[in-house]
Amino acid sequence: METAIKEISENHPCAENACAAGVAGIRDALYVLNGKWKLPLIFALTEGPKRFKDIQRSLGEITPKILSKELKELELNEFVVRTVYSTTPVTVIYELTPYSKSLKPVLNELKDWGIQHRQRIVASRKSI
Amino acid sequence: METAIKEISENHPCAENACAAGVAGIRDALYVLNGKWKLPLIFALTEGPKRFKDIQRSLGEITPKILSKELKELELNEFVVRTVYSTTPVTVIYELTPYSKSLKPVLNELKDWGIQHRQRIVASRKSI
DNA sequence: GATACCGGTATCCTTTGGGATAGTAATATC
DNA sequence: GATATTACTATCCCAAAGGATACCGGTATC
Repeated sequence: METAIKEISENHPCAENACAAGVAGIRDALYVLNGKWKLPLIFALTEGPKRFKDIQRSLGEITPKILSKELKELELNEFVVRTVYSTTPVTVIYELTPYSKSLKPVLNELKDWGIQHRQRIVASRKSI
Repeated sequence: METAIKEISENHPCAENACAAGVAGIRDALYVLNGKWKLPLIFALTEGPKRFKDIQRSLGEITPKILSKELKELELNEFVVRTVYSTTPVTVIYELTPYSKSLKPVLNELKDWGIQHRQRIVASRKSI
């Protein structure tokens, strides 16, 4: 039994090399995409530019303070561009940069997983 | 100019329907995968079962308290199974459930994006 | 006898994330 | 004249996330 455990804990291919790079990659990604709102927000903009209030409605219950903060951070990291049109009243459009479109595969996988996960949860509730 | 803006903010295909489902999916996913450590942790286990200390080393600077908490949450959500072997000293193995392997596409996309993102940041630093 | 490893706990603390509520100027609408 | 809308900001507040440090029993190692 002891040898079996030793093999498990010593022979996995991830010991020092490839796994570390992968973990680092994921942590780098999360560093700019962390929190409750950034990924949903970017996703909401994938289908086109939107105004502040439109984004707020898309996301449901986000308060303006939080939305404002998130948008500023996304602007800093070059995921979003803010454009002001001097209409009356003023119109502000937020849209994704070309760079943030590189997130599309991530967002799609995450979205699909989330939808399937919710279905699984609902199904397991029913069966109880 | 006003009409152009109106078109932008009213004609995007995401107004009330498909976009909302996507946002909800992403939020459902983040609900169980939130925080700094869960995704890196799951990724670290994708290449095989590991012991507590091995995971700690894989993740770098995580403190035992945090790691313990994260593992418990992942166990509750059925991403991870904990097995104790009564060797001396005791051996504890953590491994992914079959379900959590459904996260593989998400993790791979996120990892690739993170690696590419770091390269982009490094490159832009150099060019300044 | 001192030190180190394992798998954690216990305690304390700081930071942040995020929410509630209210308010702003300028205009449009009823 | 009252109310609504847009795009926010200001203030206050709370809970959770996460980190630092120390410690535990048991064993092995030097």
